[in-house]
Amino acid sequence: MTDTPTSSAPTDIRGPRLHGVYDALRAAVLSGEIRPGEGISETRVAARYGVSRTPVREAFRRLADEGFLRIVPQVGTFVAPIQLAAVSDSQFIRETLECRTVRLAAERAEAGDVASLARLLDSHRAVMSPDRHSEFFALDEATHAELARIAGRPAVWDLLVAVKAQLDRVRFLSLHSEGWAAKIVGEHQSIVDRVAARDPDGAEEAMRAHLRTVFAAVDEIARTNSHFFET
Amino acid sequence: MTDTPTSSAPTDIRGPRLHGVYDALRAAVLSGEIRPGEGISETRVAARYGVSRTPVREAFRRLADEGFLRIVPQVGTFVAPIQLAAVSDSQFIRETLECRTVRLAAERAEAGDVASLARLLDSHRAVMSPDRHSEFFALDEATHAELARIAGRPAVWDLLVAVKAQLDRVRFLSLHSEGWAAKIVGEHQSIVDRVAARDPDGAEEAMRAHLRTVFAAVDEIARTNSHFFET
DNA sequence: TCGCGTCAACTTGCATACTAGTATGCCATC
DNA sequence: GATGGCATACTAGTATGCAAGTTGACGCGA
Repeated sequence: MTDTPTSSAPTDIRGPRLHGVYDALRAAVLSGEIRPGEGISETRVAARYGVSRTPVREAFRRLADEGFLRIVPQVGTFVAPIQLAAVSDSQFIRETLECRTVRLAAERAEAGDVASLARLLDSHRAVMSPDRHSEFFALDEATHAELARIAGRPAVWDLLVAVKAQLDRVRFLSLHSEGWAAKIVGEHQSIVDRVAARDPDGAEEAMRAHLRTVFAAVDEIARTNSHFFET
Repeated sequence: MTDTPTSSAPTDIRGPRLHGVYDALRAAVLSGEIRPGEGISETRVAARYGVSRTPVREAFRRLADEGFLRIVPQVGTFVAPIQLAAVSDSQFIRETLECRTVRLAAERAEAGDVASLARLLDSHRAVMSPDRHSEFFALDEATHAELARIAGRPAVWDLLVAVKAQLDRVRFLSLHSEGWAAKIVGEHQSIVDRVAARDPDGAEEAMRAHLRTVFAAVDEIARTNSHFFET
């Protein structure tokens, strides 16, 4: 995967056709609109989006690098099954890195940083209704990104975004239960509290508890959707 | 041409033309044969390797994703300067993940694992002479990979291989001093000893000390070759 | 009915032609 | 001599045609 911590996407401003196809396909795979195992072809996708095969090809290659597609030469390109091993590895890497960064955040946080986190929490609480799921998701990510920034390691979150990809595919398989949003925001609150209190140990423990919640949900979803997975 | 420290693409079995160009360019950038800031063009590279622009283009895109090239649309493609921030982030990520995996390795190691590590150390000692630098480098990597495997997280090393890329560029800038090889092997020995003793704390500490040695060398090289870098 | 060989219809990999945007250097003009 | 405008020679982005390979269906024969 193929992503270096810093110089990845931000400085990349390549063709608009490529980005259109790439974004559309990525969303389609992530949301489950195209299901694991399903075959797609450069020609068909090109025709559908009204572009030639070349930008489609590049989009395919990038998505294959991210683990979303599997390109078999002379045969076809298929949506990759979600690999349980990859999900487990993502969890391990995420927990390891985020527990360390949140410690640093707790050690380094200044007043402005705490205020910024508080603002994010307020915004998060405002979009807890089920019909604003995508906004909720975006603010979830933003909170974790902000913690990495405060820790002085924004690139770590950039890396995690790539690493998390397989994990996010699982998350999209199922809408969450009733109290889910409240639980997430509450756990974020605990983390922010510990960061504001400059308590690295507490912050790490709160982050670990939070991630365990997320991972447990992922495992549950994986069990009930085993046909999408590959051992 | 020197060795590429990392075997590149994990699960990719695409055309031989693409791989030839990709491997050659990667090695050329890593070894400093093509220097940061230097411009290369799809057309010229295609002509030089006797292929068309298409496989060159894919190789460029992949190398750009890895942080080796910078593609500026309608202008040109250039060897990316080594970004000090990226090097620092690589170090942080590597230390965080490897200290955790070596703990796990120490907890999980079985007799066969320890024997395997011992074999690697013996091989390593056998190639300490300066003229076998590339073999030494390869065994260094193999030892770290083996520790990740013993920890039950081989994928973590796969990730680190990608993350380390910018760090390896720095390493290639300079041959190491006289006692370097002995020092590295000695530190590896300490790590393996602690793993063999099922001492997670000691193993983590030994790994941390080892990485600090490596990072110090990187910093030293970075200081004395600042013209290759970008702040 | 089963097995095997043939072939047609796909697929992606590669080569090449064309488009459009950018940097540069020359030349006319002031 | 300095400067503005333009021609030109690059660049990467895109489109498309061809080649090589695989798959699977179809039909023939046992």
